[in-house]
Amino acid sequence: MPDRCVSKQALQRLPAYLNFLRNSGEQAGKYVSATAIAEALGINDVVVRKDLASVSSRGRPKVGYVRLELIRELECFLGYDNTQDAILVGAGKLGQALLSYSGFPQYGLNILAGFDSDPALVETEVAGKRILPMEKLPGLCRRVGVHIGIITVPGEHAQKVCDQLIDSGILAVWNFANAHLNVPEGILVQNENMAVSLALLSNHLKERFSTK
Amino acid sequence: MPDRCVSKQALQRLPAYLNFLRNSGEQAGKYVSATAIAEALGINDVVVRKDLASVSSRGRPKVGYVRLELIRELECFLGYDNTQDAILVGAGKLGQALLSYSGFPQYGLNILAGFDSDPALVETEVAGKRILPMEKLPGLCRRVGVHIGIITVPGEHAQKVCDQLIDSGILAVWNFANAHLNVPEGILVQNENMAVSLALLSNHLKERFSTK
DNA sequence: TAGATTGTTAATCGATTAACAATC
DNA sequence: TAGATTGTTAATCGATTAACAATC
Repeated sequence: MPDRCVSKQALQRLPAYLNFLRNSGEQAGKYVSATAIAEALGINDVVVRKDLASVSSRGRPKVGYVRLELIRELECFLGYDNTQDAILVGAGKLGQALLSYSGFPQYGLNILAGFDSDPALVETEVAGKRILPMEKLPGLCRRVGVHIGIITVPGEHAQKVCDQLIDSGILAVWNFANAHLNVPEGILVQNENMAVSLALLSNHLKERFSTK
Repeated sequence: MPDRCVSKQALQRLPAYLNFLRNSGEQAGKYVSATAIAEALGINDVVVRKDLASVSSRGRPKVGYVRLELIRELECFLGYDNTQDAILVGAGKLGQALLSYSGFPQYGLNILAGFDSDPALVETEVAGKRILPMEKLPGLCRRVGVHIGIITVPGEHAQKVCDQLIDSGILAVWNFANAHLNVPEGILVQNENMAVSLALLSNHLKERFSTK
């Protein structure tokens, strides 16, 4: 039985493997080796082998892994096969973009509805999904058993919204707001932090220009 | 003189410090200590102290750092004070959301224009920014000296767009597409990868339910 | 058998944590 | 002086890399 506990770094690489395997569909054969994945993604092959060992039951020496089987195992391990319902708070531009994104089911995420405090947005639809008033948040979450909340409100409202989500039974928060969120033990905050990305980009350019 | 070279992990924490300092404006005093930052963000205080030591010239024992000075130093170190021009390719929902986001100047990013291959979008405006046809990409980038390219096209077109960007002189790519990008030596790809975030969220929920 | 690939064990590397000295 | 905070040096921890044995 594969190891259930992988390092956070490994967990971040697994989606890239899956993505590669999904996209290499047509021209690929029945089998795929860790070496091939490593080469395609520009990663050390031992890393890939070690990561796959904790996800897949068995790779066969000389042959590699059965491609479709490995895809299944990765999907299962990453939870993409077991779709989770989510709700989104903040139906502004970014919120609407996420509500409209059709790729989430592929990653096991289904956004049920959006919420917003702006009366002008309430009861409109975005990509077939209703925008509801904040008052209906706790009721819906509890009734349907939603555990994932997506925050796309301005930074200054993020903590307040986060508290409401947790009161409504949310266990994992996907935070697009540029704010640090304080949460009780056992609640996960996953920050999609653009400021961090920009810092890394900026740093690269700085180094690039200072050395050349 | 502060150390120019910090670990990637440290670089990812610095924006959070800056954000905290910027937002704690009103009620805060003139000075701020590493301990206070650590407590507010739920990080080990020695980590914060070490990070700040490589960014700031001097903290004073017993007193801490001059808040405004530290903000300046962080902004400078992260390159947020030196605004970089960028262009965006793919003016769909997500692209439009990014074009409309007014917070980027705060992080030293200025999106000049969007590009799209869809004639229906070309020559429209989003948040006061023109959407231009792909043919104009190399000319604009070279003329203005743009070094940052943002990719918000569907995954299957990402590599092609990435190649075009690099041909146009782009040195750093901010990739929102769900695709692995192959780039030559010296070009940075910063992935804003939703699949990774979703994997971490899903993994948290799985662990949470398997242990309780 | 020979060769390619997996998977494991040991060695290296880097980051975090702990302990402590320096300083206002 | 006493206490709080900085900043540095050493110890621990974890992840990556390297070497090698196992296997089809």
